[in-house]
This record gives sequence, C-alpha cells and structure tokens, in this order.
Amino acid sequence: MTHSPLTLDRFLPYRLSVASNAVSTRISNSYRRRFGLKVAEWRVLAILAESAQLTPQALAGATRMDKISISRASGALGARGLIEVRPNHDDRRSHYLALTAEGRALYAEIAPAALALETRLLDSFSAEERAQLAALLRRIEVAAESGL
Amino acid sequence: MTHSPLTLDRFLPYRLSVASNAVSTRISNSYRRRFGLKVAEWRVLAILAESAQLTPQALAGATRMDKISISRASGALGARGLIEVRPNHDDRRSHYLALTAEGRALYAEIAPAALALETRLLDSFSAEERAQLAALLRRIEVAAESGL
DNA sequence: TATTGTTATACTCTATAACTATA
DNA sequence: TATAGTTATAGAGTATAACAATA
Repeated sequence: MTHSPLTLDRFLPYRLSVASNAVSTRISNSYRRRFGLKVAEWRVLAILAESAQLTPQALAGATRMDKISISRASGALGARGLIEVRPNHDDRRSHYLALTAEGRALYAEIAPAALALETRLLDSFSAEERAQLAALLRRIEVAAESGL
Repeated sequence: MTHSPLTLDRFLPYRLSVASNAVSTRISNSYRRRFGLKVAEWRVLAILAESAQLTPQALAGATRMDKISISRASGALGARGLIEVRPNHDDRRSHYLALTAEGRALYAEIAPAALALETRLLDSFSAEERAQLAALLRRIEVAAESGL
C-alpha cells in the first residue's frame, strides 16, 4: 500500500501549532477574563514573583519575549500599580522592575488558578508522561532555534 | 527545601508556546521566503493535495482554521492560479476548491522541503520518541478543547 | 429562518526601524 | 560609537458582526 508521504494531519509543526493554539486560547481567555491580564503581562508578573527585581533586558531573556513586548507589558502593569520602577545606579539608561504589594497579592491569586488549569490539562498524564512531554518539547525548541 | 510551586520555566502552557513559536517562526519564514506562501495558504494547499476537491467548510474543518482564514487563503491561492473554483450543484451557496496543475506542481516542490525540515527538527528523536510526542500532543489538544 | 461564504472591523502578537538618554 | 529602553509602524493571526446568496 502506498500512501502520501506527507499528510498535514501527521506533520509535526502542524500538530504542535494546533496543540499550542488550543492551550493558549484557553489560557489567555482565562487570564483576561479573570484577571484582566494578557499573556505577556502574566509572564512578566510570574518572573518578577520569582526574581525580586530585574531589568527589562533580563525580563526579556527570562520570558522569551522581545524588549518591545516587555516595555508594553510593564507599562500596563505599572499603570495598574502592580509593578514599580526602581533606579539602576550602575547603568542609568536602565532601571529595575519589581512587584508592588498589590502585584504580589494578584500573583498569589493567579498562581493557584494557573496551576489548577495545568493540572486539569495534564489530568490523564502520569508523572512520567509529563516529564517526557517537557523533555521532548525542550528538544524541539533547541532544534528549532539552533542552526537550520 | 521549599521552592515556588509555580515557576514559569516549568509551566506547561509556557513551554508549549515557546516550542511552538520557535518551530512556526522557522516554518513560516521558510514557506514565505521560498514559496511566497503564508502558513494558512500552505495548509490549504496541503489538504487539497490530499483530497481532490473540498468546500471551504470542509477545508476549515481539515485545517483547524475558521472560514474567514479559508476565504482569504483561497483567495490568495486562486489569484496565483494555484487553485480553481468548481460549482457545487448540490448546494449553490457553496463551491468546491481544487488544485490546478500549477498548484500540484508547487505542492510537489514544497512537500519534500517540508518533510526535510521536519526530519531536521526531529533529527535526534527515535521513532518511538516521535510517536510519543505526537500522541502526547494529541492528548493535550483534546484536553484543552474539551470541557474546561 | 437558517446556513454558506465574503467583507469589514478590530485586537493581539511579532518584527523592523527610528528615536532618547545614557555609556 | 554602542547600548538600554521607548515609540511608531506594519504584517500576520484570530475573533465578531454584518452582509449577500441560497437553502
């Protein structure tokens, strides 16, 4: 039996895109509806919750977003009083961003909801399968980013 | 030792999004640069290559895109002479779309390039790992799309 | 009335380039 | 000169609503 060597249905980039879109649509709807946050803003919030204070450049590296997205996301978070700007005396072109008390409070509300959503998504997965998926995704990411 | 129960770095929706973005950036650059196609147009081309002729509605189902995207993609493909419109006598609100000879020729050129790219992405994966990844992605997709 | 497909509109995300202020 | 960050602009993806033609 011959069959087409390429079917969209079995094409990895397509499957990856469909799975990722399904998840991010769910996630971004949830963040926006419940907390008024875009995904970029949620990422900045999450990283700052882990890191005390960071420059926009460090945030860009940690969130895999570019500096433009960081600038917009932190502008929105700052306007809501969720993060504050602190001077960077070592380099006055830059500055530090850090959560305010309100930012920490919002994060404390979001984090459990995010974990619950992840748990529901992975409900049918064993611990081993979760680890496998994470490891496989990392390898795909590295392969896609490194030389052609 | 306590550590944060939620770190962005280990958050599945984030890892999935980063991996998918890395792959789709590569793919879409490649399609656009080499063949002048957007991803939506490539998907329509690929499905029509498998299916002879389909209505826009059937195409939307097969590509996981909405009817607006299908309408725009098929408009662009039609303008380049890659697909043609055929009447649907059973329902004259609708029509069939099918590849032209030029469309088939372009697809014959693209398909090997797409497969080569997929092969490079999965270069370090065993056959078993590829199957695992595909199966895990399907399960995530189903979980994300079915009830909250 | 309901459905197929198109068009208009808008919002998000991403990428490029120009700008500012510092270094 | 080069770098950190911001702003402006445009392309691509996605979603809603209004519309034309047909069922």
